[in-house]
Amino acid sequence: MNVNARFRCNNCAVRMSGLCSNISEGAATDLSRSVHRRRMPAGQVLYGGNTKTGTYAIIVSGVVKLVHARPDGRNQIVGLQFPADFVGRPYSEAVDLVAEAATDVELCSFSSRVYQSLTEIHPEVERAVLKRALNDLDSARDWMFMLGRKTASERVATLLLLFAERMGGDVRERCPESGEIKRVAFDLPLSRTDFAACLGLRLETVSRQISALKTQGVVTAAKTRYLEVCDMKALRHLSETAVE
Amino acid sequence: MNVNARFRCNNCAVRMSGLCSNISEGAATDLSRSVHRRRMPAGQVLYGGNTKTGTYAIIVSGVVKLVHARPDGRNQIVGLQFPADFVGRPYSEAVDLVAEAATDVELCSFSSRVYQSLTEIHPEVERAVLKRALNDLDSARDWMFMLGRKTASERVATLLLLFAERMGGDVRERCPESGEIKRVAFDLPLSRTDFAACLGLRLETVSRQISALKTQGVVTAAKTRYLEVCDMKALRHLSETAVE
DNA sequence: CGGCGTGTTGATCGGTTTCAAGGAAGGTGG
DNA sequence: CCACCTTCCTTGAAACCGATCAACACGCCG
Repeated sequence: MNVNARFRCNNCAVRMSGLCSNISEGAATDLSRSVHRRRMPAGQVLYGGNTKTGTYAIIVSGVVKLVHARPDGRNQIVGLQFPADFVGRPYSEAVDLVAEAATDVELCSFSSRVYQSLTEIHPEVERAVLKRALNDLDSARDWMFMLGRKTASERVATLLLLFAERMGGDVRERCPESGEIKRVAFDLPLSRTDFAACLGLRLETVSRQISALKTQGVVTAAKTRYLEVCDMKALRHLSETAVE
Repeated sequence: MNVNARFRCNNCAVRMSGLCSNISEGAATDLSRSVHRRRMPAGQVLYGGNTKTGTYAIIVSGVVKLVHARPDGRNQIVGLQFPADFVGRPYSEAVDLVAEAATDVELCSFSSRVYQSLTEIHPEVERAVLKRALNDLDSARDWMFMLGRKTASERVATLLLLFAERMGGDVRERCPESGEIKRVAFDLPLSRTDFAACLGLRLETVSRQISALKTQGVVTAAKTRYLEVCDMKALRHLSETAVE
């Protein structure tokens, strides 16, 4: 389909970590021929609601949120997908989930027909998707613990930690001995409202907890959407310890 | 290994709904040869903690709970597996989950080596496992909504509804017109403590909510562990509507 | 400048937790 | 068979955390 396909893939930001990195050379080549890049602005729906889930994608950049919304206005973000993650729901038509771009995103997308024929020819693709699904399941279950058992301050710390770890912003400082990252700065991919929707809280509570982290000196924030974690170790501790 | 293997499978309670029903005849035959039945009393750990996850199983009867426990004493049930469900975690060694028999259970179990060779020969097995994993993921996400957004009374109603639907107890009455089940009676597979661990609540709260359902006439209970839902429709309504 | 969306902060309210006491069911040994 | 124990469950009263209501600050754009 496109003779430059492989070449483009070799330059791809997620070539070494995406689904395409866990399958055979042959499968990756076949996939690369049927794939196309798409950009979407923040807020656009990838699937769910009215949109059919007829295509799948690998996220190249940006963050996608999976939202479970109810007619009565309640809604909960039940998953966040980062670069190299797979987006889509094979083997199910009716999903009452909405996948929405949380930030501007860049996708490497392909149709379900491509997926289907690819898995016929290369069974290991199905295995790679299974491994990702099982990891997503583990993450979902960690998140369930958070929603069921953690306090507001632990929740906010947990989410900030997730972003600090997965979005790899500018590293500002490392521990002299261990080499662990001590300070990182990065853009938050979510609004306060989305924060709250992730954490099962109200946005006011999120705002208060972030303010508390600032006064504790664990984070500083030049702008509301750009934040620096000053002490990753402290943040990690706060993410699993209720204050007493 | 056992000439009676296929015969035993034909008599199996989950032969038509388990993993083995979604794979080819050949794969099912191969699997049946390496499988063995196990019984476990309530409370026994299938894997997690110290026990390695070296075996997988299909539940034949009973309920298994997946528990996420922390050293500080907090714990949350992050999944319930019913008959025909798959138990185990392929492709990961270190899982900080404990799978424990919630009731006495009967398992059809097989080693990870069997799983591995089976999937080499019959790729469709991997697909069947993937489909189950994706369904588990959907359930986990529904549960996340519950933990993040539902009130205590909705949560209790949601869990009772789940049991009423999945455990198919004695049907007592159907709607004359629609034929829908109106009254069901069944044994609760969980203690009040486990109820609370599922729902992100305290056991006292669970107890109060069940009492409230009794005074509303939605359920009656002869014994604490045996319960009759008198009005499934009302229960369904309560499971997604906060009282005002 | 004024208006709008987004985020912060304060005050009060309410649902769930926590603490505490007592009740029901089941098992054991006298 | 009954007293006693243990475990699980129920109920009550008070405390607390996060929700709710409300006002205001900030940045952005026309």
